[in-house]
Amino acid sequence: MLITMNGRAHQQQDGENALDIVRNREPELAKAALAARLDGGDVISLVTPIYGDHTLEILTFDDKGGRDTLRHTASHVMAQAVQNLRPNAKLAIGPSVDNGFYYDFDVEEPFTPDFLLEVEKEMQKLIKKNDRLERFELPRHEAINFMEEKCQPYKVELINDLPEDAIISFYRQGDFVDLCAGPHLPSTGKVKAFKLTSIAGAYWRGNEKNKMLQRVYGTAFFDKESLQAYLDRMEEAKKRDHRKLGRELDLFALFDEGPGFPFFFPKGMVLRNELESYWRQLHRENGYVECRTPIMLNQHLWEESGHWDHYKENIYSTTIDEQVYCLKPMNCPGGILTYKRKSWSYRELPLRMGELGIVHRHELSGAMHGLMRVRCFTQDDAHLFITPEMIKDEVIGVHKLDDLVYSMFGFKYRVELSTRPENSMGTDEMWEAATAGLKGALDELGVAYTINEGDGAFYGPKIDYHLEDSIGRTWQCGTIQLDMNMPERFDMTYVGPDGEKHRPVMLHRTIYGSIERFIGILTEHFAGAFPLWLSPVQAKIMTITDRADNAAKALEQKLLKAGIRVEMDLRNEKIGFKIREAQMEKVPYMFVIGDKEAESGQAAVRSRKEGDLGSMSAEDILNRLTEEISTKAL
RNA sequence: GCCAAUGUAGCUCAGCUGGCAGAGCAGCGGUUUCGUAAACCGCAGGUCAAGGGUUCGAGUCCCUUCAUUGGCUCCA
Repeated sequence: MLITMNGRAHQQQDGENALDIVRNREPELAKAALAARLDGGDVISLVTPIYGDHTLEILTFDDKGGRDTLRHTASHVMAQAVQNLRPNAKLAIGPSVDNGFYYDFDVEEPFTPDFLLEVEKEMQKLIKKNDRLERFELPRHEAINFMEEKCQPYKVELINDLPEDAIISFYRQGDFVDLCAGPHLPSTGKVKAFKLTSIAGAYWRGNEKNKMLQRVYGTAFFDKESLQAYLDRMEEAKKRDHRKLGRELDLFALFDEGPGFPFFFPKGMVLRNELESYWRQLHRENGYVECRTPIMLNQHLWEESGHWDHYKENIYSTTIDEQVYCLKPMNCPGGILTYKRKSWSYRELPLRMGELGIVHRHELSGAMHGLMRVRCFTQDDAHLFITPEMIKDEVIGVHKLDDLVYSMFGFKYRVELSTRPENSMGTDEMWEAATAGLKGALDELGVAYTINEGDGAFYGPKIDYHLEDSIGRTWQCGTIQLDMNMPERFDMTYVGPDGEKHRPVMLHRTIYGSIERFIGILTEHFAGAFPLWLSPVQAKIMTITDRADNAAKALEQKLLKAGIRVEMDLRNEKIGFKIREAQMEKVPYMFVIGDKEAESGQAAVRSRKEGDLGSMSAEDILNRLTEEISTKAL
């Protein structure tokens, strides 16, 4: 028997009963559960009879396991509701996910938004009935017969794919039964607050060759307040959406004329240029050089690199002078040609060569999303040409750069290690050595990471950095890819101390990932209120009457000379109106000049972060701003 | 690419079962010289995404295409 407590599974030992397990393995939980049950508090406990024995599932409300269980139960309630309304709906799967749950259905007629409202009403009824969720198990053939009787072909397929020794369990609530490993809440009435959020198409088992099913997404919480808090957070996230802010702040936009090809307006270009110059400075300080390779190169090169075989469907190409030319989808072949222009000594390695490279990839039309997923973007790429002995140190060096940059922007990030994919090239030995190299570096750094089996690039394993945005979505930004294949393919060499030619190893890496995407993430992260060093307009000088115009112009000149991005608002408008506009533009500093300030040669300073700072002289203002810019303060 | 929804002025949106294309903000022209989130008056602004069809008549109904949004798949 398996007992799940607080998301941890415990296997029953001989002579142990369920209560012993709770008491022995999770004494704190047992105590808490008992105490909470006695006063009717925040514990759900469930004891369900199966074949004379018991399974016991204890989960606390504030625990992830508890929320997952609640949401999973909510998905069962939803499935029951859908079946009541559409008896012919075939059930696929309905798990809990990060912020809620979903259930996939195979139905003749696609769902409509109105139907969602009906389902919600039906769910309310089922929750009111407060049916118990009862678990039972069946031997494999009986389970299959049972699901066949119920006309549930997807469930039959699932059972058939379960391992030989798997326990096949079902959960019943009222007249609804579903194949399910559990655990669940004891009864439907425990689902106190839920909302169905959207309808989507989804392939059966996530494979685009399979039938497309109807997926209904929802979320559930233990109380109405938490649900409302979640909905409010989603609302806030919408306000921060970089596509909305990009237009409102006049930074960037996409037009129908260029799907996936973003335009950057003058203010958006400030962001780009600041990010790029910081990048260049950082790389100069860390022993990198920079190169630039053409965005278009002939097909032959892409055949040689393997991209033609492995990435053809994403490559834009055109025929000129009876030759096929490709817009580069990646920078590496250009970098490799740059390396191969001469012979290299081991003394010159590591060669760390950066490139802000523009790449084009023909992404599926449905995959595009603002700046986060585009068809043309700039990778802050670098190729490190190194000896095998340098792998660990160089990976560590790159990681430190990543950590420095992400921390500077105040990002949390997660690290993933992706291993050899199916459609890959190179020998087993190469892949093993490469994967071990990356692992060794991560382990030495003591960085926590998860392994993503089979998700590497076709030429090598990789480490990915996932940053978290305002809605809690994660975006892959930095990547470190270890490549022993390209050096082989392109017969790259360096001359070792023995005077012989040796094969270098390549590290492909990015930090921002894509400048475009990074700007999108920053926009949402800061809700458009960028730190001073990045702000397109760093300060705004505004006058109360035109008697202050000359004083304003004098201040403007001083700030401009110091390289501050300053704008003036001399319009014949009330000061309240000017401030309102500057506020909405999220300008970090406002300098108000009226008769008083014009007389004393000062300006009333208002900071976005700190509010009113009183009157300051031009010198004080300049010192404050240049200090804040140079430290890149958040 | 697939499933669904959406597309009306620069932006946000109204326009009901088919019957003269509308509002607020932004813009422009005036008046107002004002002390920390919206002064007042006026003017202009549209091939209703594009193309086709039904109809006496289409922003509205139907079809096709394009784009966008939410997902699936893929990925920086």
